[in-house]
Amino acid sequence: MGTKAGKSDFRGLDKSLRIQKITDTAAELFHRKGYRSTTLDDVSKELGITKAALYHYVSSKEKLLSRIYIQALENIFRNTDKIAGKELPPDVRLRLIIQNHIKGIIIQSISMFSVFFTEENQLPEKEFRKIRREKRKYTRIVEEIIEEGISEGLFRNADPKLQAFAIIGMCNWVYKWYKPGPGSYTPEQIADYFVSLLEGGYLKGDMEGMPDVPKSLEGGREKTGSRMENYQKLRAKCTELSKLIEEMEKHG
Amino acid sequence: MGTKAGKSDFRGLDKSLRIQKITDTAAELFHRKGYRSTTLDDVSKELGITKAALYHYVSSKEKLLSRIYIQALENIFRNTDKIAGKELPPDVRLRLIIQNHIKGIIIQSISMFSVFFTEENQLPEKEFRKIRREKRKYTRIVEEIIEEGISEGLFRNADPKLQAFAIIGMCNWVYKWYKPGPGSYTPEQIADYFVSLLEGGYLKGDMEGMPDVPKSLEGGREKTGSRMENYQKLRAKCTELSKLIEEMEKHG
DNA sequence: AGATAGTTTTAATGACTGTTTAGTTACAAA
DNA sequence: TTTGTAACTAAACAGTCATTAAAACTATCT
Repeated sequence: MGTKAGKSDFRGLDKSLRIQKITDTAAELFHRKGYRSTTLDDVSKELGITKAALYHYVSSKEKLLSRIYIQALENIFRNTDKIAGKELPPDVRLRLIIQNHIKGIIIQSISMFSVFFTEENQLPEKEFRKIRREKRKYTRIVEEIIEEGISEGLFRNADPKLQAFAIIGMCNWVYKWYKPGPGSYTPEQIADYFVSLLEGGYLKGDMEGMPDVPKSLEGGREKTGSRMENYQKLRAKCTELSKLIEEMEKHG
Repeated sequence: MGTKAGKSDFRGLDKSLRIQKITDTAAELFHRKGYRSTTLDDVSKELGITKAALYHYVSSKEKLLSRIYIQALENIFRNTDKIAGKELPPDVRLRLIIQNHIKGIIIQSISMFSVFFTEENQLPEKEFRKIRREKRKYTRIVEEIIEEGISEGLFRNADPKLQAFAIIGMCNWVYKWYKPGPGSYTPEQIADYFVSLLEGGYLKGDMEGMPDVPKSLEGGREKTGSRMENYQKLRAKCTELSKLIEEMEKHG
């Protein structure tokens, strides 16, 4: 039954590592069966110890859930603050945030975030509020980058918060369908494609200046390449024209 | 406590309507407290009847959950098949699908879909599989539209399934943050903006031919209106030019 | 009024499970 | 060896809750 890592695995670990192991297997089980449907017997059995032994490490089931949430928050902000503080143009920063969100946060620990997203209502009121605050903080970071992007004229003009919700939602949802392993999408493929979609959309408008669709994801029917150069030049002219219009529009 | 609609409300309804009422309040409570943490006493109290009375309408708590899932599926496919079958270009059809997904499916019944997305692992194996099959069917519909869009040269060339995941994820996530009421975003705003973001991206590349950001969502600095007509004409010319290029590109 | 079917209630039942208690084992320091 | 502490176990406790059984109520029809 399960990955019964066995006593051998669990014992012979530093105390802090044991607690970590407990938290991890709990997260895994909560993910699979749900917090409320997972008994402490389930958890202890998976670890190869008794239910009562758990109480030497964690004071209650609820506390165990809290621990998962705390770790999730740590994971979320580990790199995010660093990225957001960088001296880079908003578009680059947003790209990094998105890539990190997918590769560094969600995919890094799927079951932890599955719990994070689905068991909020099991938290005590106080804890719940704290989590909500932190989530808002993250949204706000994304929002601010978008605001900068808009005021610098890099991003199209739209409601920043709504845009943040949209982006974050697309990335979060990955936990619902991502399955690792060969034959599946790699985290890089997913992140690269999501960035390209979010930056440039799925419609084939003008491509110049538009982010590339990662080559690994393009379909069969490919452009002939060299023969297209004329079209590209023509299109470039159009772009310049449009940019000009924008300029004129801005400066009266 | 709660919207104790009271006996008056519940009794004096056709049998089928009563069952519906039960299902709805159950969905609402499951949404708020989670399926496993919601007792049948909670449900019956909210309805103003006894727990035992519920068993005249629903044979078990699990069956109640099933009912919610069945209705969710009905809601999902109600309009979707119709839209997907229409004789319209892929970009228009996809736009309709997205709008329907947000306005006609998710926002239409938030708590139902909150349950739908979070309580899957509480379903019996057989039911679970069925739900998964149906969800795949929906994804497949979106995927197919995207495939058409790509082969008609309307969409950029990218992996259709990944694209479907991205779009669907962005839309589904709405259930996590949407709150109705004044001062919030209207379903129309959300749907329009999501479409615009998905079609054209957030980067300000060339705008011609690109979908508009819904006016209601643009920031403060607004165009002067009538004096802009010249720019609009100019831009229109550019668009025509681009369209022409596309044409040329397609027909050698 | 009496009967019938549909509806609701009261009061168990029985299983489950988080938590506690009292004790046992392992092992390192004295 | 003794002793002390941390790690663990077995067993019981106590509360919760889905489900059922049996009785009673209500309305409609005869």
